[in-house]
Amino acid sequence: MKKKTTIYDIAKVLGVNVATVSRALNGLTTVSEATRKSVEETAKALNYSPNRLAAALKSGKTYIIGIIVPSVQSHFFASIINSIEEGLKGSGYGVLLYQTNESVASEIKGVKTLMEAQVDGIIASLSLETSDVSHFEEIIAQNIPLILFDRVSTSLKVSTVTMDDYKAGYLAAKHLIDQGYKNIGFITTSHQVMIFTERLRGYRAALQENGIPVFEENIILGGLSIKDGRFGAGKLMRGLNMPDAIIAGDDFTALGVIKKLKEIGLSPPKVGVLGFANEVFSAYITPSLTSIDQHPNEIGKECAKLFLKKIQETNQEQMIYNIVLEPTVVERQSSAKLFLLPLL
Amino acid sequence: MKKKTTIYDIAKVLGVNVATVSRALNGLTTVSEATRKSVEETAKALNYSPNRLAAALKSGKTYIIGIIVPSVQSHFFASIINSIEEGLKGSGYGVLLYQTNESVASEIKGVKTLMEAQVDGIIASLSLETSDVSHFEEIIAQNIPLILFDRVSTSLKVSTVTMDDYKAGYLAAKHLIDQGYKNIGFITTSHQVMIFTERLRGYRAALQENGIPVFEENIILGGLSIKDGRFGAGKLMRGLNMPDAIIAGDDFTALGVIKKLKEIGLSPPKVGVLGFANEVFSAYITPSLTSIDQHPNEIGKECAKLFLKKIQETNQEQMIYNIVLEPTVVERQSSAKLFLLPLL
DNA sequence: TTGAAAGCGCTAACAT
DNA sequence: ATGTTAGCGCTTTCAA
Repeated sequence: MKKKTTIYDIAKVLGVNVATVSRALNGLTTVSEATRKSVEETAKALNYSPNRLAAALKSGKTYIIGIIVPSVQSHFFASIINSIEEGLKGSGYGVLLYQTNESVASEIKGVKTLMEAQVDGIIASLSLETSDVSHFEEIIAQNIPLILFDRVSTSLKVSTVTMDDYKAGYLAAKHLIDQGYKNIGFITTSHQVMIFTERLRGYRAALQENGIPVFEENIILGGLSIKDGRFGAGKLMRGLNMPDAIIAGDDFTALGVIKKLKEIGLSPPKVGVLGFANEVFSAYITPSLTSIDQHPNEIGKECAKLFLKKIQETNQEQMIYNIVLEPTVVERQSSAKLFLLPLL
Repeated sequence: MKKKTTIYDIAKVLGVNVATVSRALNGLTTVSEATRKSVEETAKALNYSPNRLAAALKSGKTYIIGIIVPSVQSHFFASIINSIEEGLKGSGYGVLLYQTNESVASEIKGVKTLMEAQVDGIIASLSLETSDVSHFEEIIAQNIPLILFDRVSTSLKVSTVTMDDYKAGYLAAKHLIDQGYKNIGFITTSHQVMIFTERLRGYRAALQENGIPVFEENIILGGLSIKDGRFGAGKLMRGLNMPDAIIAGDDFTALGVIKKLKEIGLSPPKVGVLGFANEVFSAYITPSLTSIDQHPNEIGKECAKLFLKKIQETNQEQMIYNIVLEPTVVERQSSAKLFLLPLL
């Protein structure tokens, strides 16, 4: 293995000082054009590659930003990561990724790891398990830009990028009501995560506003998965106040709901079904699934923009921004009750 | 912002030398139990967090491994990233992610970025555009462990983790033949990437072996997407030797194929359809899609294992490993011609 | 415009 | 078992 070229090698070849080489390489204006040229040529000739580590150690800036997400396997988070990277392109920032797999322990470890890696900022979305958020306090204390998105916490005074989840829940219920459904069940998670409680609040509001009773037994608090969807739907359809439409916490859960409904001969839109996240498959299953689009690409883009804005700030006036994006309903067959009317 | 605690602070408090603190913190055996205890306590008391950068600069090991993938938005790559991280858990290694979005330029940039970040190793899968792989030579020259997976290159002497793509193509065609299909079209990419050419080779072999003619006009070389699938299927079904089954380069393309076939009243399995990658949605569309499972989790796990093995090696005897995994057919409705027989 | 030199926080000889 | 010290490769004052 050949020894790596450093700025000392370049300096030696040219008979100049390392400082000059450093300045030339970093495009500082205090270097003569001739010097810069020769430095650049020599650098190329010697196959020089800068050691960012050394620069980071000295300057305190790593040009790496840490991202903490529950999982990259979800389309939602994958899209966000993608658009964060996209939004960072050209800024010189790279992305260090940490997955929590929905575990707080892992999340704490992630914060620690990223801090030790001296990242210049952290963009994170909380795990389902997370309620105590004190592990994020250290980031704030160190004055490192922290941006929370989607699953955020009110106990942290940080910048956030979120959906209007209240509105998402409201829109979901309102859409089903507008389609003519009269009794709407809700399958969501039992975890005390704000996005879910907010959706539920929006759902309740929409029902009340339209004079539709809220049956507490039709709100199923459990997990979110295909299996949970089947289970929840089964439970709802066996209940006393059998709903004629079901909102599921995510599209996978909705998939389970649809499976179950098909089995018992109530294939949507006979019983309406609506999910959250607008996964790729949702447009292609049968019946296609109506879903709330949470615009992950927008979220990612805003996170990147916000980060780039925050690192510009002087340490004194760390501003807190709370960006709220609007959800939209993507109407598909699973909630198209109106189409059924002529057949009744 | 309070100044960060360093080992000097700890040393000063305890009246010992920084080296001792360093040793204690790193669990070296040459420290007395008492010293270690007091160091650990003081570290905690001072809220000490190590600066990995400094350690890395000195030791030459960053404990960060770079991953280069076309996109995290594909379930296949997301699963691999997930299982690489999983496999690295407990080893102390973190993951620095770089997405190429299928562009060589981006890939070259990625290699450069990761090298400058002084990663301890790189795990990569080539972009579709990549044919010249010289940008990877530098990694090898620097003696940094490089592992290529799935989309690899024969011109690089590196360790690889791949599917047996020849077999994948073979199995795909064989499965359809076994189901009773007699004329099998193939929609794949025009890019000269080995996994695709190998699959095609396997496909040809299976056809020949079973005395089925290969119609060159039924092999469509274009892109891979839902749109390309629709387009390809349309073209195939308008051809002179209209196929009774279609293999699509991935599940998204297969989705497009199915859409098209439904439109013209030849919903699978009337015309058989088979995809690659076994995406999440494939089990849930109607008809459900038969697909070749490429076991991304296995691939990721093997990559992680291989990396951990390679960093153990002395620099002299850098071994090259080529791990080949076996694809499997996941049979679903889209290729279930046998079920149709009683109806004919 | 360039040079000299200190030092970022840590590790690893070497010395004791 | 612990201390001393020289860097790792770069940036950044300060001086010239």
